[in-house]
Amino acid sequence: MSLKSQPDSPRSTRKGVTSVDVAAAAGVSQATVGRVFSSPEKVSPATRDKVQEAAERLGYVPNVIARSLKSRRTNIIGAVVPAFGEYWQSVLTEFSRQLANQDRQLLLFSFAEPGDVDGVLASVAQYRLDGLVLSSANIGQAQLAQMRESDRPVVAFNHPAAVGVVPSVSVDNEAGMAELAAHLIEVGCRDVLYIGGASTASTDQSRYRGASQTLGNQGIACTYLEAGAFTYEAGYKVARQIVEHQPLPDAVMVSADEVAFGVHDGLRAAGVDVPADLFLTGFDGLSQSAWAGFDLTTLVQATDVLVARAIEILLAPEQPADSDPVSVVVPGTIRYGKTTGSGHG
Amino acid sequence: MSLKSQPDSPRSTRKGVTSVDVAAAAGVSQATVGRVFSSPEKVSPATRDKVQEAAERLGYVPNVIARSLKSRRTNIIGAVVPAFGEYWQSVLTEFSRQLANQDRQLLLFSFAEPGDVDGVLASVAQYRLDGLVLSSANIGQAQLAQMRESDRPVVAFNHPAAVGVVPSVSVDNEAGMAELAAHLIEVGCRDVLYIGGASTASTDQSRYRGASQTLGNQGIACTYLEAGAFTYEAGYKVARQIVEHQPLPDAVMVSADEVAFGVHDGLRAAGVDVPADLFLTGFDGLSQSAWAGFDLTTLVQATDVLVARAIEILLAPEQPADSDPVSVVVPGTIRYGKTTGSGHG
DNA sequence: TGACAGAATGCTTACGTAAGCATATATTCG
DNA sequence: CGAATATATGCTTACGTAAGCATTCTGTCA
Repeated sequence: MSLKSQPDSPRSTRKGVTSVDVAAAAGVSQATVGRVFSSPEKVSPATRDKVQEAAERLGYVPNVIARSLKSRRTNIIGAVVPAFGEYWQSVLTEFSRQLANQDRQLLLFSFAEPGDVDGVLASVAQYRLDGLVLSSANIGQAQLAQMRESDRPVVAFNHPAAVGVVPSVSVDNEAGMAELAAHLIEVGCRDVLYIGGASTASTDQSRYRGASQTLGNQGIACTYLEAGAFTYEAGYKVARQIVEHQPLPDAVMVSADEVAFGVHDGLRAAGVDVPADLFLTGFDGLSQSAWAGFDLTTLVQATDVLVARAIEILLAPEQPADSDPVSVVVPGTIRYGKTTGSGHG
Repeated sequence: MSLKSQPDSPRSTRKGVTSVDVAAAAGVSQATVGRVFSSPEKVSPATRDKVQEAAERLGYVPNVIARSLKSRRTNIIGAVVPAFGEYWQSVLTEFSRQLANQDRQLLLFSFAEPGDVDGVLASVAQYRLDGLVLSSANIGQAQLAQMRESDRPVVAFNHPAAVGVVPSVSVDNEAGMAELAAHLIEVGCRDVLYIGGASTASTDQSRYRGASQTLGNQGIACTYLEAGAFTYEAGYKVARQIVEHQPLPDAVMVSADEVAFGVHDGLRAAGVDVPADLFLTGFDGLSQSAWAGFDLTTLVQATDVLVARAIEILLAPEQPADSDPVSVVVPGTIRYGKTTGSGHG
């Protein structure tokens, strides 16, 4: 019942408790302590208990930094992604979730301006990561090639321009948008307007190609209009131009859900009703697309599958350096919403 | 003009180029190379150039792992956050952005189930991070106290229960919700229903307190109804219960925007119009709250300020261990939307 | 010109762990 | 019961860098 009753309390993460301290306390060598934590089967149950008890009492926590230096593995995967955008946020969350299941962590490298990419990549190189996820169409060919030169696993995520340069995983942008176009044709659209986010983005290009080819095969033109950014605001603004485009098209296809949300609301603000006056489709399958206020017809990316494939590639045993980089394409699935006339069910 | 013309190309991140290799190539000692990269002013311009040239030629990149081991600083901040939720995604993005501006990175520890927290915290301890952000109401008092014991800077983010236990930064939940309640009173509401996300969350409690006290002072009751989760779906479902609550209240206050979106859409699906039939308020100020489809009256958190304060606390020189942990409270600002009758401007 | 301050650089060690090899103890079989 | 085998543990070193101290070099002034 004394006042200060915890002389060396078993709290965790004590000052600088090392495996050497634990070894001394347990009366074994540092090597044995190390073994208890990395390959326990190599040590007898008796000593194992002894060491674990001492470790717990001292509050020993293995130092991952030192371990990484020695073992040359960090158990950390880096991700280079744009700082903004609902889509990237959802992808990141999924990566973090799945990596955590494999006792790995995600180190985030985000950038706000496309020009920052170089700086970010330089900073990335300093960390000896077990793998690197490159997203964002703002990473150029040269930069990708340079990453490929590095000796650690890299995977490009939803970055069509990276195919053939580095291993990549992507939804089937072209086929997905083609399917949406086919659906529009099926429901009777003959005059379609396409809203892109930024024409420089390789995803944007693939998606537009899918739409224009499918529509073109039926003799339907598909004008491309650029919103300027992959944001709600850009979509909202561009809606005004759509309205000026008289007569109104039968349908508007948008490169990305987030932009489509803006288009949807912008059209409504301008007195154009979806789906009564025209149909609307998106792409990505963000959770908000299913919200009752939108109920948007869109192509749902199987984010969990995409992420799982990407992680597989990163963690798989190294491939022969001169073989062509793998390229995994995952099909998406259409969600039919009321923006193309489907009853929302 | 030979075919293989790049015997040792200046590509970056070559195999295992170390400062020792650079030293040999430049004809200096390893220490000098180290100085060139950490305290360049201590080395003469001539050698500096020589070393930098050699480093570039060999593709030398300093090894942060080794540096961290020696210097005991990682330049990495950890964040323990729930895997889901628009709010947390936006907070994370902001942290990553601001940290990047200070040449620091964000290591993400997300968890899907509240029960995973213990495992995550154990995993966190292994990394000798420069600081740690603890979010989520799922981190209990005991766990917070334990973190406080560790010798590295910790800050609780929007976690009222943490105040006094660890340094914390938070929006003024109580005052914010009180302001919203005052606004409702002002516009004539006399019968208010409160929708919480999860009554166990300390943010939920603070916010409800703000609402019920302010309303109670005017003799207005404020029934608490629990949605069960901080999600759109939970809000959508609970809307049905609101409708059964005849006569309809004048207004519904919701603990969080994301839930409020669901309530909004759920009410509409049930034939109840906002704001014609009842008013609706949210909390957080998510970007979607400003979307035309919602135009939700809500309390906007100054996320950038909150994050900046949190980073300041983490990076500030250590405080005396026995002093009371600081607690920064940042006021929010109301955004008046059409869900409480304000013209959307 | 010799001595001395100051700058520039080199040498050595330590950060905490894991892997390789050497050694000590337990187990098995002829 | 002794040798061979297996099991358990200890000893030593290396991962790549930064900091402390020792050393060399440059220039300045008496």
